Amino acid sequence: MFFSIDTNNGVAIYEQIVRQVKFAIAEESLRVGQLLPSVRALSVELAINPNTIARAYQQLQSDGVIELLRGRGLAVCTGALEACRSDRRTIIADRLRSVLKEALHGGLDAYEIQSIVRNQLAELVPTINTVASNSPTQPIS
Amino acid sequence: MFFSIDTNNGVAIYEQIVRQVKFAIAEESLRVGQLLPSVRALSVELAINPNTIARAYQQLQSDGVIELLRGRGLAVCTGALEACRSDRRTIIADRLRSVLKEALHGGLDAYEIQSIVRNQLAELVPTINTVASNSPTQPIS
Amino acid sequence: MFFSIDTNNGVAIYEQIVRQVKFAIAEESLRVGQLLPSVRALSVELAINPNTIARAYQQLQSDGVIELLRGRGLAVCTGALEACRSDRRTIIADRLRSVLKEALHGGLDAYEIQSIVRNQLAELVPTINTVASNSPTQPIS
Amino acid sequence: MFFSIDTNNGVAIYEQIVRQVKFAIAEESLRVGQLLPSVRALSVELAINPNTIARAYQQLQSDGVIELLRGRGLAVCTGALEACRSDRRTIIADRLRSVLKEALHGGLDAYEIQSIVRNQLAELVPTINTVASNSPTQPIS
DNA sequence: GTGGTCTAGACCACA
DNA sequence: GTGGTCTAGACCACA
Repeated sequence: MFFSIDTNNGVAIYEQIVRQVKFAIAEESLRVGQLLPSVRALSVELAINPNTIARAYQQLQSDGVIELLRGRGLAVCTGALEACRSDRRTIIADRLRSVLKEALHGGLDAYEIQSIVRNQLAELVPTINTVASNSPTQPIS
Repeated sequence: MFFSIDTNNGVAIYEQIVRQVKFAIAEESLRVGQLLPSVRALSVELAINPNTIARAYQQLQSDGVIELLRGRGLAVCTGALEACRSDRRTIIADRLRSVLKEALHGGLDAYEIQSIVRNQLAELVPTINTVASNSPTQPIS
Repeated sequence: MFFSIDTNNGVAIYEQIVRQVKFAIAEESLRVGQLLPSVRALSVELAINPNTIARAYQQLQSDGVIELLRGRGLAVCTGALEACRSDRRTIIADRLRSVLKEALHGGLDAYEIQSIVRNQLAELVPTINTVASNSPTQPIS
Repeated sequence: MFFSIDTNNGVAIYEQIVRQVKFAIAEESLRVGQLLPSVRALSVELAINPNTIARAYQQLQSDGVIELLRGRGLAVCTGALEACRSDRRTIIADRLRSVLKEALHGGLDAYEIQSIVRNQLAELVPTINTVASNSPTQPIS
């Protein structure tokens, strides 16, 4: 499936699940009306305690992103697509902002930071490699 | 002084202090031989429990960045500048990598991400605004 | 269990725990993959504050000897056996060196010191009594 | 002079001074009636805070090893030689006992320990080298 | 004044 | 149940 949990990135596991569900909805790999994997199934798939999954689902419910269909499971609410698209950007922007602030505060300058971003992106998205590493931050005269 | 603690960014307070001390050394606002602010003083300044400060200082000691001058305080070790320069880049690169992975995994593409980075940098470093927003991440037609 | 804390020997309690865990691993009474006693359990067993135990466990983690299994506890890492065997020898040799230096500096000669060592060993390991006193240090009649 | 302070051996500095004075008396490099170096002089010599020296001298007084001669300084008491000879053995034996206990508790056996002792002594007393490393401690008649 | 150690006890994420 | 983090406050050695 589309989940990938990182135990050591400072974000709580349940929070990572919340986000990844929202992201899946945002990129429409999960559509309105569609059922989420059951707590039990996801718990097995991710090798994570069911309580943790349940907690994530609970938050998604209270965020109004999914709803309980009794006897059937949890389904993506109408309107979730737009909400999640927006949430996704905010979540990423917030995390980025936090790191960028730390970097600037620590004395790195904007160029240096953007160069690190390019390098990391190049590693993570090999195909974008050339694009990311040739022009990116250098103006062409 | 140069500390700025954010209680809600997922990074433990003592860890934020560790990093900020390393960053201060990296940018030479704290130099070899210089004393750190005392546990008590920093605790007052940041309104944080002295034990938390002490824990940060202890980790800095075991990282070989500062050393105890008995009865006088904790001073930056020789060699700390190079170590901290390197640590700083690693710390930032790791955090960035983690966010970038999340963003890509969530369906944002490299351009979109770089655009967010530019925007955030522009907000955080108003003066660099133009530089950051002109060429950086746009391909040349 | 295998812990024995001495509050008045100049070695901090958390440090004694660190060493005794390493020693237990070195003599394989604690094996790779095995869980340590929980912070709370050991705290009760030794009548020592849980924070002190936690501090010891934290140092063992940063020494790469044990690792966190989230929600389950702390387990001995692979490779810990060799590391602890080596640490054990170093720890003991360093402490011995320090006492021997003091003894020599204080005017005792090597023979006198070795005689004290023999006597102490004989008292501490009654069964090894004869062994300790026959060949190692006694002349053959 | 005869002092040698080791800041990192777990024994408090004032306690090291107490012991080294007793040892000096035991080996008669300091004799009954002789004056100790003044607090100020010793403080300079050892680059240690006068308060620490004063504290050591205070303990030596309360141990009945030295006495105040008003206007002249602190002098070795009569009877101090025997007391210090005995103290010296006890102090060393106690520290040794503590290390040996730790070593045995940690799974090293008596032979291994004695071998470490021999090695350390050989390093510390180069001249005793051969004696110490071949036949343990006694010459064969 | 300096840091180091320890106790006591709270709250959190996770199993 | 597990450990991690943090607060509050005590006492010690050393300057």
